[in-house]
Amino acid sequence: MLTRDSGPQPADFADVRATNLAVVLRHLRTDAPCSRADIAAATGLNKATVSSLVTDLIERRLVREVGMTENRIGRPAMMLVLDGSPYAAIGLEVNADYLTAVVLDLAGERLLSWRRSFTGAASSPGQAIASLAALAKRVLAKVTREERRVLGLTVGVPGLVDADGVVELAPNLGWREVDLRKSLLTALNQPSYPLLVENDANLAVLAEQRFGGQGATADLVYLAGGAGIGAGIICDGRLLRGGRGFAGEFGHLPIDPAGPLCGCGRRGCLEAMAGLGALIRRALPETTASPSEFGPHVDEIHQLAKAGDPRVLEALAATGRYLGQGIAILANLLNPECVALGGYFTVLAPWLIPDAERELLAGSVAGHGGGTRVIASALDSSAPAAGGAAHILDAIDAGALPTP
Amino acid sequence: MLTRDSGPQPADFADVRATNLAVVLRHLRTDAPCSRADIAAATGLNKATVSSLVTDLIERRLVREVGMTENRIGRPAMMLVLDGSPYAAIGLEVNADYLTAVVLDLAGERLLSWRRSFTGAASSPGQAIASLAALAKRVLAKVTREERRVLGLTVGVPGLVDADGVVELAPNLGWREVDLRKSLLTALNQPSYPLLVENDANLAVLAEQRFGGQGATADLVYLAGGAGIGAGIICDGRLLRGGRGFAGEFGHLPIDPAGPLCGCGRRGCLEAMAGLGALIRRALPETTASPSEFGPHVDEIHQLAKAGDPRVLEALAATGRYLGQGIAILANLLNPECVALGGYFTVLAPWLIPDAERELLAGSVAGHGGGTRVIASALDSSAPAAGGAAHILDAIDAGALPTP
DNA sequence: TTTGTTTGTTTAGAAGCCCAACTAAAGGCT
DNA sequence: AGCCTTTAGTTGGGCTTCTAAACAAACAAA
Repeated sequence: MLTRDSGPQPADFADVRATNLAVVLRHLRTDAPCSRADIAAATGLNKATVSSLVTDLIERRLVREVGMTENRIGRPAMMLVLDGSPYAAIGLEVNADYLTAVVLDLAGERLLSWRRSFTGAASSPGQAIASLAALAKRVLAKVTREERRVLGLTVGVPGLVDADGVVELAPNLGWREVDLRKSLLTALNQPSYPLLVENDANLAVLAEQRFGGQGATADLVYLAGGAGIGAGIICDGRLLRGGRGFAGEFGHLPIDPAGPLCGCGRRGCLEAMAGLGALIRRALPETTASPSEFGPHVDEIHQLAKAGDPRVLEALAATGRYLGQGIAILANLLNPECVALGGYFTVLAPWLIPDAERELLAGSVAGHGGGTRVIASALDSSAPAAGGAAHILDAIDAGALPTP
Repeated sequence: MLTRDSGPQPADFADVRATNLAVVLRHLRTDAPCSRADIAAATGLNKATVSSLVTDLIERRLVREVGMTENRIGRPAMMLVLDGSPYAAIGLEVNADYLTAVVLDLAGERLLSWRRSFTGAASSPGQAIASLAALAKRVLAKVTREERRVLGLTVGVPGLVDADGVVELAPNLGWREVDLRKSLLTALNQPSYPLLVENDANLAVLAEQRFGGQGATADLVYLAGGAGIGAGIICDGRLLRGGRGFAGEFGHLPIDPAGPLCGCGRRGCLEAMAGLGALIRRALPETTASPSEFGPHVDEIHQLAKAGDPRVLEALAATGRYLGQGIAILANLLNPECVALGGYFTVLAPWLIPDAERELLAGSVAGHGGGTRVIASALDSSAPAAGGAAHILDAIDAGALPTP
């Protein structure tokens, strides 16, 4: 069956071809290097069909032959791999205090990983977009110098992004109703490659799915710990966006009606209880935490935790408990297989997970937390940008091959 | 494009054919009666292809010609409709106090709607399964007498159901680890049609999507109000089941840590605050509510609300507020377009919705509640069984046509 | 050298789509 | 009445692309 949910779109031979090209490409992504015969055996496609498909992919420079096997009975096989070299997928991220850029080749190898500091909260949207466009241009220039074709560019933003790439609301950037996609299209001179804008946690979960080592987890959540706490949610293998693209606002789950005031105006939101601001206040009460200095404070907490400082350990345990209460809500509603603690939570995860898991087990209706595991993300702060690039690769893997 | 997420499955001509047959079938479901030319124009398929597909569908007795148009310029068109008569899709539901059965024909017309009282909570799983199998056999006998072919049978259960049709936990039935699918397969003599077991709220949301008049809402939640409160969730057009099929446990969202004790052992779960038991206690404090007598109590509350009884109105308003808090959590995490109040909530919805919407607006991060609307379900208590039958039709619409 | 194994290509066949031309069956106009 | 216009549906040919089966190529083992 070709499609069980393609809506009203009829199919023709071109669709068969595109589907099968994508099947071969995906097989090579996961099992390279392998021969045409291997692909035929693994996919069920006819050997002749595989030969035809591989010829096509080689002509499009998506696949490359890398030499023969030796010392085996029978005719030696010509091994195939994805050919990353002629293409590049670009991911960018705007955040309150930095911009990041990641470029992947077709095979998923990281070609570039830049991070530059940036005063997002202090800038106007126009200034921020200019900085972002400047970074994009530097990246594009480097990619072009290497004679790579750009497959697409995705920008992650810490806020609500609608389906047209308009940032409805990004509190930490001070943005509201910013048409980021349109502005960037203009700044980059109406490029021919796809340019997308997405929520940063949504992109991070794509990166976690592709690079996080959780295998082919079809139901995965990434929690982006920072001043706020965003969630990127993958259900049944697909990113969950909701009707208007505003899904995943994990940080505003109500945890304690008598809790501290949250930036959104309510009391006791999860991020007011378990966000970095609250953690720093609890762990380092002498410090006055400002969002632009989270990094050093997290390092300090990390060091003190390793040294066994009791106040820090208790602060982390409390944060883990609140997080666990939020994760229990996720588990009851979405029953994910895995929740990855990302952002600033990643390095602190060893001290957060035990208490979070305890709350999860206590708070979930299904036994054993419905099978939900809590883990530390395998990624660093480049996750959203890497996910942006991975998002482009996902489209390729799904069959949207670049035209030859 | 045939499929963007069909996994590793390659495609061939049979898939193209199946896809296009399904496209024609779906068009006829929504736009019948219409002519071959209409279908070609609407779907983009070639006229010749549509003729061939329609011939095929008529041979399979899925489609019927119903006569010519008249009084129009040009050659009269032969109008086509879905031919419901040779097929039947069966949905059953087990609940604490009743069993229901619904049979739909291929066109979605209701052929049968049975309800019989039943003491689920008082019976052992074996007795309950025997009653259910007896009902199924009566339904099957009737369908067979009408010379209809059974397309499939789906059973709804108020509890956690895993992917293999094992009921892990159904508190209101007193079930734990009951392999309902296997038992029914045996009782029905290993039938050749598909037999599925699903959570009742999951089936109800399928019914709401198909029959509820919300059009093609791709992000929809159905809240099944009873002793507990289950949620059936459709995201991006697909049922959300989670990693082990345990998603949608809306009733155990924590609302008030100091609230009343819930059946699950915690305090202040949404269903302990806003379930029917709590509503009846607040609205009719003289009564001692037992789950098997919810129906009459709801009727009484409904009458008193219409009469303007202040205590009942306040009880309903409180229930609406708690529900709204839960819906706000849904809106922040999933951003559905629409939340339908079902089960016993349906008739009370006019008194619940205003307060629920107020809480939703107050509790959602995105403006205007992220666009989420709260409505009364258009369906009655047969919704899960109807959804079970609709689930079979969904598979047909997706291309799994019955073999000729 | 012969035999067996494995790889990948070639050739023929079939399925099923699209296009274009055709037939069919009406209403409208002179 | 006769012809034109309009719309519906069929027919035949061409095209793409899958499959199956035969075949050629390259090597190891005997």
